[in-house]
Amino acid sequence: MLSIINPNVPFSLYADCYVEYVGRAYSTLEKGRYLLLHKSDGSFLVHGSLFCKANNYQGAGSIITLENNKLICKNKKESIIATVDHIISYAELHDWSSAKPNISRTEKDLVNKLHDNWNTYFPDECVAIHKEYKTSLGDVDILGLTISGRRIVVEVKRRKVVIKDCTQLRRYVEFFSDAGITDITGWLASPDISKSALKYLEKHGLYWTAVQFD
Amino acid sequence: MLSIINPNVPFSLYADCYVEYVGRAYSTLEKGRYLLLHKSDGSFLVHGSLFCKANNYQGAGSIITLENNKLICKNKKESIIATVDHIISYAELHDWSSAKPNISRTEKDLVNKLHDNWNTYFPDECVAIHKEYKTSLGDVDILGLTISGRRIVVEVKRRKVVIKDCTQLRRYVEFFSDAGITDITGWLASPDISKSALKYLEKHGLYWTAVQFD
DNA sequence: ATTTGCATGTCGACT
DNA sequence: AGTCGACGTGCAAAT
Repeated sequence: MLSIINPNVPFSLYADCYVEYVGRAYSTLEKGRYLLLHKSDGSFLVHGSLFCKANNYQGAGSIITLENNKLICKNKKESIIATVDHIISYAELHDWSSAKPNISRTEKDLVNKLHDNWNTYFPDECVAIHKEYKTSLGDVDILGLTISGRRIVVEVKRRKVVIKDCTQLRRYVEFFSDAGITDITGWLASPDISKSALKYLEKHGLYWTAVQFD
Repeated sequence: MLSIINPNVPFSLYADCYVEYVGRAYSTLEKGRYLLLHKSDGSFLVHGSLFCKANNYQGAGSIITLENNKLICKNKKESIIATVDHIISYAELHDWSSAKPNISRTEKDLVNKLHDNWNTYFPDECVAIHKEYKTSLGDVDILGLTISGRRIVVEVKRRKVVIKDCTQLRRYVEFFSDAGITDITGWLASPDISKSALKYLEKHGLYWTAVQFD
C-alpha cells in the first residue's frame, strides 16, 4: 500500500494518517490529512495546515522505513510512526537544492558596528577592544579595556532586550569580579529594551545603549 | 505563468526560484529548486533539502499575491519575494488538518510530579506549595513555604540544566531577598545537569535534585 | 500590545 | 559527545 514510496529519495506525501512520536517527549497527532516531507539529510516533517512549525519532526540522520501501512522514522533516540490510511498524493523531490540563505542584520553585524564605532556608543576610551572574549562563564560579545585598566563588558542583542539578557550580562560581569577585578562597567547594546529590563539594569548599576541596523 | 496558482487555497509548489526576504533581517536564497508551502492560516514556508527549519518562512496572517513570475508573501512588517523560473509541480492541499499534537513529558508534568511528591525530593517540610507563583522578576515554577517561614524556590527544567537556567533561578531568589526575605533555599530540578552548571549552583549556595519522567 | 518563558526548540561553533 | 549561545527563533499565556 505504501509500496510506491521509495525511502531512498526525498519525497512529499499528502496523506490521511495518524502520527505518534516517542523520544524526548511523547506525542500523538489525531488522524487527519497532513503533509509529510522526507529530506535528503534524513529530516522528516509532518506539517498541518497551521503554523510554521511542523506538528512532528525529526532531524538529520534519521532513517525512514516502511512496514505495511506504517512509515517509520528513527534516529538514535527517537522515532515517529505515521500510520497511513490513504494517500492523496505522492511526489519524489529530485534535484532539491541544499543551499542555505544568506542573512544580514545579525547580531554579528551589530557587534562589528559597535566595535568599529566605539566612541559613538561608549564614553570610556579604550586601548584594546576584543570581540568574542572567552570566559569560563560564557563568551563576552565585546570587551573593552581602558588605559586605567577598567573593563567594559558589552552584551549585544539584535532585538529588544528582555530580563534574561540582563542576567546574562551580569554573569559575564561576575566572571571578572570573581577574578578580583572590580573596575568593571557592564553594557547592553540593542535596538530596543523592555521597561522592566531597563529598570533591572539600573538597579544593578548596568547600562544600556541603543544601536540600530544600518 | 504562475496563473495556475490560486492564492486562496493552501498549496505545495516545487519550483526553481530565487527568494529574497526583508523584515527583521534581510536574506537572499540563491536560485535553486525548493518546496514552497502556503498554509491556510497564511503561513508560508520555503524548504530546502536540508534541516527541519525552513530556509524562509512567514507566520500566520501573511497574505500571498502573484505578480508576473513573482510570488509575494507579506505581513505587517515583513515580506518574502519568490521569483519563479520554472514550476516542477503544483498541488492544492484540500482538507488539510489543523489538529495540534497532544504532547506529554513536558515541564508541566515534572512540576506536577515534584509538587505531588514533595518529600521525595526536598528535605524541607512545607505547609504550602504553590505552582506558577508570580513575581515581578518572572514566575517561579514551584514555591514552598515551611512552617518557620522559609521559602523554597524551585525552577524545573525538562532537559539537562545549563548555566543560564541557574541565573534564572538566581533571579527568582533575588526577588525575595530584594523584598527583605533572607530565609530562602533555591533548587533546580531536572533529569540532568551540566558540570559547569552544577559548579555554578554550588558556588552560589543553590541546590539541584534529579527528577525523571515517568 | 508588551513581556515572559517553554520548546521534542533547531542549528552552529568550539572544546 | 558535551557545552554554550544565537535565532528573522515560533508560540502560548498572562498582563
